[in-house]
Amino acid sequence: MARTVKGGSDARRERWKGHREARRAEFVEATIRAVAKHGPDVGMDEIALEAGVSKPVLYRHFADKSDLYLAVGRRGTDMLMDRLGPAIEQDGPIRDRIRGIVDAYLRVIEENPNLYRFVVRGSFTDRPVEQDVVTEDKALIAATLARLLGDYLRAFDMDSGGAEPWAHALVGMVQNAGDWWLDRQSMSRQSLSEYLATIIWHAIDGLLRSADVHVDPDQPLPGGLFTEPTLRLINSEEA
Amino acid sequence: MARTVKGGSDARRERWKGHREARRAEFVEATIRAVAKHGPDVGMDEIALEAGVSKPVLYRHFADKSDLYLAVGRRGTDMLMDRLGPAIEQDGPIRDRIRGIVDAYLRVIEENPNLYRFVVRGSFTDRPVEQDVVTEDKALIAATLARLLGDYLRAFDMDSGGAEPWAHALVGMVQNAGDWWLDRQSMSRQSLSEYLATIIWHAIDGLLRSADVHVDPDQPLPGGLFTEPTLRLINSEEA
DNA sequence: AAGTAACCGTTACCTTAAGTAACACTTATT
DNA sequence: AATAAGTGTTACTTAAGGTAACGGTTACTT
Repeated sequence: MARTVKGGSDARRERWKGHREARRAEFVEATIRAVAKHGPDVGMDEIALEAGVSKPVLYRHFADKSDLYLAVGRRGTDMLMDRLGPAIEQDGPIRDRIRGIVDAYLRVIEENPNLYRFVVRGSFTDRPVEQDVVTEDKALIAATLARLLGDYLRAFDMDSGGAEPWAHALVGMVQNAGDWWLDRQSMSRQSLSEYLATIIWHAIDGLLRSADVHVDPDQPLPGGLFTEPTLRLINSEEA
Repeated sequence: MARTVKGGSDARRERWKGHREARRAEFVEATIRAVAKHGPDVGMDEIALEAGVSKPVLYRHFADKSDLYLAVGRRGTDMLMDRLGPAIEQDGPIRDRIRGIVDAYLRVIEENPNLYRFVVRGSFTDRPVEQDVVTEDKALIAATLARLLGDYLRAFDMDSGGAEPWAHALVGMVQNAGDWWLDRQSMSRQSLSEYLATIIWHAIDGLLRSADVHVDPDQPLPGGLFTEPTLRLINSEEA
């Protein structure tokens, strides 16, 4: 009986699993190259050409344009998180760590300005909001920061209601300052990191002071705070 | 001689000046309605239909889609600046004024969420960056804040090099927190304003403290600072 | 060895939405 | 009366995303 089709684990079906992934990655790379060449408004034809295939091949691997762009975005996410993760987990004086995190972010966008602009500015009109990589990333980072801040505040018996808005505020702050800097690089990356770290530190310090907690910015934090597992990037469950 | 054509001030040419403006405004309104109805991906046909005309009429008043959207954006700019201007110029304790400015912004996006999302998210892929209303607005507000902050810092003989990045940081901060809040309104506008004002105040206060300047957040500023003409929104020269 | 499930790849087409051409009518100024 | 502005229409062109239909290759299954 030809019952092989239904449900059976035909090896022919599995055979390609890895390959498909590799191919997608290959097309994502091609897209990035195409964007570098033709600017952010590349067409699918040009991307296909750059990849050395014709359009339908592309469409076998990506449902549509946004799907491809989404993959490009995720690729950017990976690059970002690979840098941000370690920067967040690093120990040392709190002031330096803030600067380290900010600087890690700025380094990523400095090294990939085209990709960055493409992913951020190109954010797809047609996809539902939850499928927007930039929104996703910001939400992920903000959630991590919110948890961090919240724990921090609660450890000092302070109201932690502000943790979430503050986290989003911090994310927006760094992003927007980064955008501005990327467009007209009128100061060194180090200076900007320093300036941003300064203002962030003052904000945090101010919150603590208002509860009469005094922290030395140049000393590592006591009691394992800021180095707990919660500080790692919270895993978002994705399909 | 039929020399009336060239350069002469034929009244027939002037006759419509006002009318054209009115018509553009009318179409901008129609676009906003159409967006409310059909979501941010409206087509020109639908917009034309909503305006009660057919497409070519639209194209007599707007060079292309982005031109129309740009006009919609500027309309948003006006609404925003109308609120932000007075909020910035208001006097009173500095802490309250910060909250007032933030709250003015939040009120605008709260009252026009659809328009806001359309203008911000829809930001045109095809126009050059300088024609992006959102970027323009943010730059304008940031420039105003930068000048404000710079004057402030210089008045206390402090390094004012951070004024510009800080200004952009503040703008991004409020915008991003606002976006987050708009999507899931998990707290009252007042609470958010308060939280944001708190962190901003702490940031500023921290900067001043680091130069041994102590300011009472609940007292009006001395010496006319923060109420000078520079505080008004800087005029951007537009074509 | 034959069949087949997955892929590779192409050309030529469909569809949608932005934008335009060509045409006819209105109104107040010259 | 001529004309410069504007009003408006239908029917078209164009560009870009996306698809249909075709044929070939590889290696697992029977």
